[in-house]
Amino acid sequence: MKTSQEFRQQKISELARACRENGLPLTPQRQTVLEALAGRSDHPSADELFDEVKDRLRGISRATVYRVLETLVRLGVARRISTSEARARFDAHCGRHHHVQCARCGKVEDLHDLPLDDLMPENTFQGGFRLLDYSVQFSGLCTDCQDRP
Amino acid sequence: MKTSQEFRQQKISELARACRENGLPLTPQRQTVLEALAGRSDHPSADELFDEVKDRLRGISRATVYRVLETLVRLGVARRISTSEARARFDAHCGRHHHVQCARCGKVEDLHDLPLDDLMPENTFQGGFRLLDYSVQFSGLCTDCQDRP
DNA sequence: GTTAATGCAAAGCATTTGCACACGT
DNA sequence: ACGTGTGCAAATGCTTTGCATTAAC
Repeated sequence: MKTSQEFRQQKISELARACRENGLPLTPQRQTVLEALAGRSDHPSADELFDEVKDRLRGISRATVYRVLETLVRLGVARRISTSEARARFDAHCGRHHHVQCARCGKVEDLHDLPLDDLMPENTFQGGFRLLDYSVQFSGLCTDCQDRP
Repeated sequence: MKTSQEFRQQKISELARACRENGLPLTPQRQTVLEALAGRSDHPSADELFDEVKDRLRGISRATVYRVLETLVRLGVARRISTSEARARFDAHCGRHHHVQCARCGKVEDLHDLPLDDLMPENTFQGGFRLLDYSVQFSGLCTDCQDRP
């Protein structure tokens, strides 16, 4: 298991390389947002990240966080995850992995150790789409919500 | 394969039963929204449904469509699907099935005929969650978007 | 008659955009 | 210097809420 510290440093390296290769400036805003995202495992929304980052980087604006996240996704160093909520959530883990979302409170967590990493069909053309990747979304009840009816 | 007509009628029956069992009134708004949802396969958002329904039911308000959708989900006759967009989309098909979302334009379609319906793990307790159901989300490129780089 | 749903309008979040200025390369 | 990013504030989009009225059972 990779420590959070190592993971954050790895992501910053990825970002530096991606910026260099695409001729984009490596700004402190981009670094800080990615570092904050890499440091959490709860798949935060843009606003939640802004709340965390605004203390570390005086004067950063909400709009910048939104723009930076879009850029990070485009550069392939972060991803936008699917949830059933009406807002975007982000994840610095770009490899294939799976999620559970609590049907009651909406909390999202990663799921490991399930044999779900070999589901890509032979024929990647299905229903007109060219399939590129996938993720399994479980719904369930989290510890807190299991007790309440 | 079930015709769209049959499917819509089946959903209306489900709704009638669910309302009766829960002591809720069966309103024309609920019927019309569910019927509209059942008639499409593109997983519309609340606003898209409102656009369709406002012609059929004079005077229905946007807020009602939002409230009705919430009720339909709670009654188990519709579901909110997961996408990477910042708005909710809905589906009248409540059985287990899977989706592809175009990574470029966001279009969502159902995926059939893939052997993905037996992925529920033996142990339904994972990472503190009690797993209830799942759906596989593929990302890919739709026909239209495959051509453009 | 009772209880809950609807319509309207306003409020509340989430996200995007235009523009002047500042910054990374 | 150049091109892009950022901050600010306003605009836009999506969703929820309060309240008086209407409708379903």
